[in-house]
Amino acid sequence: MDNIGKILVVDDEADILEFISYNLKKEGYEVYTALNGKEALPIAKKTKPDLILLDVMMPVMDGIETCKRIKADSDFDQTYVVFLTARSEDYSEIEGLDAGADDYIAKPIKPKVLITRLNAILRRKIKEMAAPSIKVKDLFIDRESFLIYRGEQKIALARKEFELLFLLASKPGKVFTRENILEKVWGDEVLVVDRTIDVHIRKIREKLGDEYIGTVKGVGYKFEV
Amino acid sequence: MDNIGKILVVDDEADILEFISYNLKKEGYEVYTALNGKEALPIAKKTKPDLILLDVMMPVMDGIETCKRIKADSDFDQTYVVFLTARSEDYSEIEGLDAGADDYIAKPIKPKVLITRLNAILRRKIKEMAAPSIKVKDLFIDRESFLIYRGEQKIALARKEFELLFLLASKPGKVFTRENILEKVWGDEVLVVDRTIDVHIRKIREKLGDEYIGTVKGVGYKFEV
DNA sequence: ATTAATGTTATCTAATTGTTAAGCGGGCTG
DNA sequence: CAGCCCGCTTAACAATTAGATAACATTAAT
Repeated sequence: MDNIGKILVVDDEADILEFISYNLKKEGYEVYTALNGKEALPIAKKTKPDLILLDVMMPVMDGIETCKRIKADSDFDQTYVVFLTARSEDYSEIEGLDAGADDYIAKPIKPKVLITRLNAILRRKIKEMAAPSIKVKDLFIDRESFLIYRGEQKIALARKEFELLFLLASKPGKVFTRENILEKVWGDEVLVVDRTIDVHIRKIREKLGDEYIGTVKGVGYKFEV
Repeated sequence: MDNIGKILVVDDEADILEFISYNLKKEGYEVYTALNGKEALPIAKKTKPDLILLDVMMPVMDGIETCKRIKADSDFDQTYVVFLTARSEDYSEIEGLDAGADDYIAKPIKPKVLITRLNAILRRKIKEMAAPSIKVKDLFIDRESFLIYRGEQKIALARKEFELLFLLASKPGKVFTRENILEKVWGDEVLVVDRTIDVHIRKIREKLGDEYIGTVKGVGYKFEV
């Protein structure tokens, strides 16, 4: 299991803390914990987590206050904050998002849901931080503009087409299985038939030519080198 | 039949334990047993099994708790956990998978089903852990790209051909019987005549030359060293 | 020399992928 | 708000190719 990121979990109930911590570790995350906001800040400073999971209702320093302080600190520009809120207190949802939280998850927590959401959030983050452009063969694949440059020629791809090409081009020569592609381009909550990929491949080939994407029958697709 | 792996079986009913144990040993597995979770942990620590077969309902320490402890221990990152669950208690199926189990098998246990499932699981494991590429003689056999490199030359094999060559090359000099090959390349649900292998061998030789794969008449094939 | 095992070729089928077209829904513009 | 455009998905059909088998040829062992 690959190490995808660091997460700081903050909750005043020790058993919930352990429960979440256990599930995240299982998933391959590096997990830190704190029992309240006051405790959390210095830990966050030191460990620079990718994401902070923050209970709203806490003694000493509640989640909203903590979130505001975190968001005010430029050290944490790259840090996502996700609130844990009891289902009833939906008001805090709004207030929380006002405080700068990037998302929220309702208690009671189901491991599958938790993992799925966090994976999605962090995948988004990783994507944002990923190299903004790739140069392969005669192509310049540019995230900034979502355009493919071939010499002077500019070629526009639709978002999914772009993401798919970007993925393949990120490791030229490597074969990506359909499973692989669905997971990385579509995400966990995949609700598409894998044949959809074929159609996107077709459109990319139509726009760029057949020489870039190769088929490995029974396995998947790859960027030809 | 070659020794494919170590399995720890945990169940509180001695006769079930013996029944499973007997069937697994017959299949060539190295089998350890324990009567409950508490007993199982130290044994697991010592023997480092490839797979743990865990009854859910047990006194002293039940399967779910045991599973959680196992999964929390980084010593067992490479260990699969499979639950044994009574058919009625399907709820535990979900809970069990939440606890980190990799699969589950419903009681009552049929030996054939058990063996088939475990073989499948362990084969998957072995494949995942397998080196992604092999260098032998003047060949570089690369799973990433599904290509064979000979110097600058790239040679493409069909999937089955590739898998077959990969298998032989994974242990140069070792003779693989047809049985062996069918099991590893085709899987358990083999519904092919073993002469099919000959044809694939032929195609590989055609593409790479005759010097790589040797025939041991009456036994099988091997990668020549 | 006889026989069993393997090599080789050709053919068929089933699985996989390519391709086209149609439907749906969101967002934008007038 | 209506109407249109566009991106995404799926379904349906076509094309392709990997894979399986049978049939016949050849080889090696006793």
